[in-house]
Amino acid sequence: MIAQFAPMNIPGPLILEWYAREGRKLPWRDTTDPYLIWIAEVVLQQTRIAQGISYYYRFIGRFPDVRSLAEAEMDEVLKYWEGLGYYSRARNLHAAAQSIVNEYGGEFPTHYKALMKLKGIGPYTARAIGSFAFGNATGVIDGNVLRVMSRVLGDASPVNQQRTRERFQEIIDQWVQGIDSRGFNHGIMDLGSVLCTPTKPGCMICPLEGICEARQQGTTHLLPVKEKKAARRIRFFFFYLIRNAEGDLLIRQRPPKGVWGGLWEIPNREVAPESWEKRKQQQEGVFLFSGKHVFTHFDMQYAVFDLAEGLGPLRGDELYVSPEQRERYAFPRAVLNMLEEAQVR
DNA sequence: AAAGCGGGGGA
DNA sequence: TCCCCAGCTTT
Repeated sequence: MIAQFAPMNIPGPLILEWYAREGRKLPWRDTTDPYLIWIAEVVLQQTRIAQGISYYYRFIGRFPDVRSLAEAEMDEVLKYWEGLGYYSRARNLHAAAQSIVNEYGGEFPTHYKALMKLKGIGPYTARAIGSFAFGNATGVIDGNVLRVMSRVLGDASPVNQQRTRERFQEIIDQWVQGIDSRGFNHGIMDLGSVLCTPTKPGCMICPLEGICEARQQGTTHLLPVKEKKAARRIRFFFFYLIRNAEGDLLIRQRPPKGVWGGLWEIPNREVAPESWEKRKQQQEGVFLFSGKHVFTHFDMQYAVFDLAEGLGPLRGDELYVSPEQRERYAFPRAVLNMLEEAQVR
């Protein structure tokens, strides 16, 4: 009862007004085609716009609609994802496209609860498609929105906890009631990306300054609160350049799950940290160079050796490829870097 | 709830 | 170095 009389800090109109004036123009905002919006949202999962935008254009150029994607070969889809990371996104896109064609007759479901049943579409992406393509009255929560909401609400709950996200979802769903959900959701994400940044936020020109709890309490720089994550460890690998008499390169495909799932690589093996230095001396072949590749959850220290001639029969997942044939296969960034540094043509 | 899953840019 | 990015899936 009392709550009805309490002053309500409603950000919706403030964000809509700011977005109309300052919002970014992005290619996937000019359409309500759920396919194009879906591709953009998946490309941008854990990926900055500047990094993903060229991939988006290339991808929809080759796969302009859900049927062309559903009918494509998995290897070609992965090739268009090469270098972008989190390769399960490409595999899930392919599987979901086939579900949409085969189970939904090529038409996207329109509600976020149905969208979330598709592979690779979680709480954020389902609501993003629901809002941007179909106008669902639901708020979307990504990393930007978590930061904005933590600060506007002055809420120090750890944002990596599920309870916090569920509570924020209820609140943002209230904020979006009765207004343009597309503009609101685009706007609050832009606000987080452009103004309400992790460091040095632009509070002086923020449309929410007047209703922001953190601004009022001087706690902006302390929010959002995140629980610490486990420390990364270092893992050690030997990689081998193996070429046959024709100079073709031996490559092999990785299993569909796990790191670099479904991508191609050159033969390699992990070695125990204790024996790294000693065995590097004792390796067969010619030592070429060493390097480091950084993952989210571990650092990979590697050494590359040249084994001029192959070592016996090929395994089932191995083959020799010429430079021209190699164009067809998708390789992880670390392997591309190794091939470049070794000047493999 | 926690861990696995890429790659790049900025402070 | 460390943190973060239009997160999702598996265990």
